[in-house]
Amino acid sequence: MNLKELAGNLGLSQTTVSRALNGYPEVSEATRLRVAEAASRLGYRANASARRLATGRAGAFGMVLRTEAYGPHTVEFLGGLAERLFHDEVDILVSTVESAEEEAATYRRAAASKKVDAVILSSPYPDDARVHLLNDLGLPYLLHGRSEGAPPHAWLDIDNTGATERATNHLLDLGHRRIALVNGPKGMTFANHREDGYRAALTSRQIAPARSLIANTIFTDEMGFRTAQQMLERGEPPTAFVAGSMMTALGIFRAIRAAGLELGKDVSMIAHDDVFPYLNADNMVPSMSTTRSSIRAAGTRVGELLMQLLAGKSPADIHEVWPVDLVLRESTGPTPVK
Amino acid sequence: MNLKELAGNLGLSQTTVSRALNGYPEVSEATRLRVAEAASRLGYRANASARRLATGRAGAFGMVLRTEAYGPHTVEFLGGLAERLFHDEVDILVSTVESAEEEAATYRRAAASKKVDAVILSSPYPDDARVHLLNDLGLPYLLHGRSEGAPPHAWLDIDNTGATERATNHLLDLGHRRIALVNGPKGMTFANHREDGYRAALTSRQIAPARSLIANTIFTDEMGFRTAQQMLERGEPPTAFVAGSMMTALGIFRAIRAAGLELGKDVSMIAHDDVFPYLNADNMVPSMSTTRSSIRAAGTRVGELLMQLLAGKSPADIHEVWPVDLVLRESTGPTPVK
DNA sequence: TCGGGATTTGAAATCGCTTTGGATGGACAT
DNA sequence: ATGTCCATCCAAAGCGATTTCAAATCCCGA
Repeated sequence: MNLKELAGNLGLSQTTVSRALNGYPEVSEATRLRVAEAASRLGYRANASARRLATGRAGAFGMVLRTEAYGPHTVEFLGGLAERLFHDEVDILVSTVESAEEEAATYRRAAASKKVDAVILSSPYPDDARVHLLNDLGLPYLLHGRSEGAPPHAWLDIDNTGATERATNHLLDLGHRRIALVNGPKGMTFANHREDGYRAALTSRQIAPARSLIANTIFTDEMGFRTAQQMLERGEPPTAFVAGSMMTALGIFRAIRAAGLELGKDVSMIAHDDVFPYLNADNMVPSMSTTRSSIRAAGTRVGELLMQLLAGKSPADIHEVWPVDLVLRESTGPTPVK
Repeated sequence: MNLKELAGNLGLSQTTVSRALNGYPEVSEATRLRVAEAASRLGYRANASARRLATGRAGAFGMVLRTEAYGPHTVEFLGGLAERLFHDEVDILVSTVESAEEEAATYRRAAASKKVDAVILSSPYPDDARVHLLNDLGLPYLLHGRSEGAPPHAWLDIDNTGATERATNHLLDLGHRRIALVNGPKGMTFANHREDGYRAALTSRQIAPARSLIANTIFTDEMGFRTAQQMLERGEPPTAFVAGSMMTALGIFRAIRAAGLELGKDVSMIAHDDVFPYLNADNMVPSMSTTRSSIRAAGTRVGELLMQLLAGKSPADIHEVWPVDLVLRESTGPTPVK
């Protein structure tokens, strides 16, 4: 069932049918209804490729997953994004790549073959090479995160600096002095921001951040465990942890237990919570204090902002920093008296 | 830069250039080289929509994620799939849905608008309604898993029954008699299969499976924790767990610790491991005995099988059961003597 | 009754590719 | 010299929508 058949069926021209279906004003309400009825009765839907060719719009956004960087966050983000895009019938194209070269090649392809109208970058670096590339290619894009050295671009980010600063400050208020930061991979903007916040809090109380209490790892249970275990074995172990993710937190938690310590009493922890449906800070035992910001909601908003970008809004006007909640639960307590 | 321009540039017809680029035999090697060189020099790539319209092939596979069912597995699977599809330039379209109705609508849309050449279903039920729908729609598809009551279809599955049976048998060999099965959601084919394997092992030793030792939950740390905690608090607690996923296992592990027990000594556990790069059974403490099967590899293979399906192979000839490794590590030990 | 503006409808061009059905020319055998 | 057969190449017809430009119809006041 294509447009021609449908039009023939109705005794109308393709033009009119197309207009009726796409909500153009120059078609009478009566025919619009007739067309809509026939279309749904006959199960007609415009052929996506034909429409794309004719309009020049791909009706799809792209997202490249780097094998070393994707994890549970990704699906959660995608979920939010897809939810927003569903009603506009915009598709999401995902590709995975193994290297920066492959990633660049993927963007070039996508741009040249006009497969997508825009792409989403996540976990950027300051002055991210991909931003430069996409600018050169003229392919619209939006960063989930920021790339501060790079040319102006649209982005949505959470206030990592503020969140980490508040978390650290809270631990300081509780009397903690040796606070560990188990951060994300070195060099990424968000990890820098978190370290900034951490340092700011300590420095404001004249505490020198100890190099040995700062770790950069990927966000996994395993790395959390290893990192925390090493820190706890050392001479001056931390009495509190600021964890970069809930995965990391689970590993740190195991290490604390393995060291014979009790979370919330001997050692405190505040973890960053991206709000996974299957990993609830409230239901942990003890429940976990967190800096919380839904990554799913971010995905939804990114979809919204991308629609605005394509509608003509300037990238320079698309900047959004989301505040982060600090939710105190049982995993944080005063420094134990020795 | 489109085909016409490129052809003009070369002093050739669009026909010849198109053929040269697509590897058709009726073009001389000399011109093929000349064309290839010019194309790469000028950065020409065929417009995806135009090609799709002309060929009638969408060059994309679809995958619908149900919000309640996706998790870390999904991305891992997608990663494998994308890797295989990259070189054939087949895209992956993902959509998320909140309900079965939305999912059905998505398939109908996709079929009518010819957005995808095939779709992938995961975590099916026996006699899955989606299989019927896709058959009716004439949209090719492949199941990751099986749907036993449904009409013939292409599928790739792992041997869940065998894996669980072996795991259970191993625990029985170690002397365990009260073995808990923390399974996936009730009703899904794979969960049924696992329960089958579990029951088979017990029954072969004249042990009646206790209803209280079988749980059906989603695969999350939290549910693992809750389930295990309840079981351990009861009168006759299990001495061993068969866990449906590594997430579940982490939660069970916490519950075991919380109960003051030691994994691998007081209580044993074998978990199913889909092989996440960020959750390594070897590196846990104690290391985790597992039934292992890479879900990423499955994704890759599914891509391969789908290509074959579209190449004309009959769905009835596309059935693959993967054996599952049983990897024994430190989390399994003999029943403690009371 | 007629003219003119507004409202509806259509014919045909267009998007950029693939592919069918020839054309062209050279090599080779007759 | 002529016909046959390849090897190459091309013009033009799709693919199924959108959109431009123009025509037909309707309504209403003069």
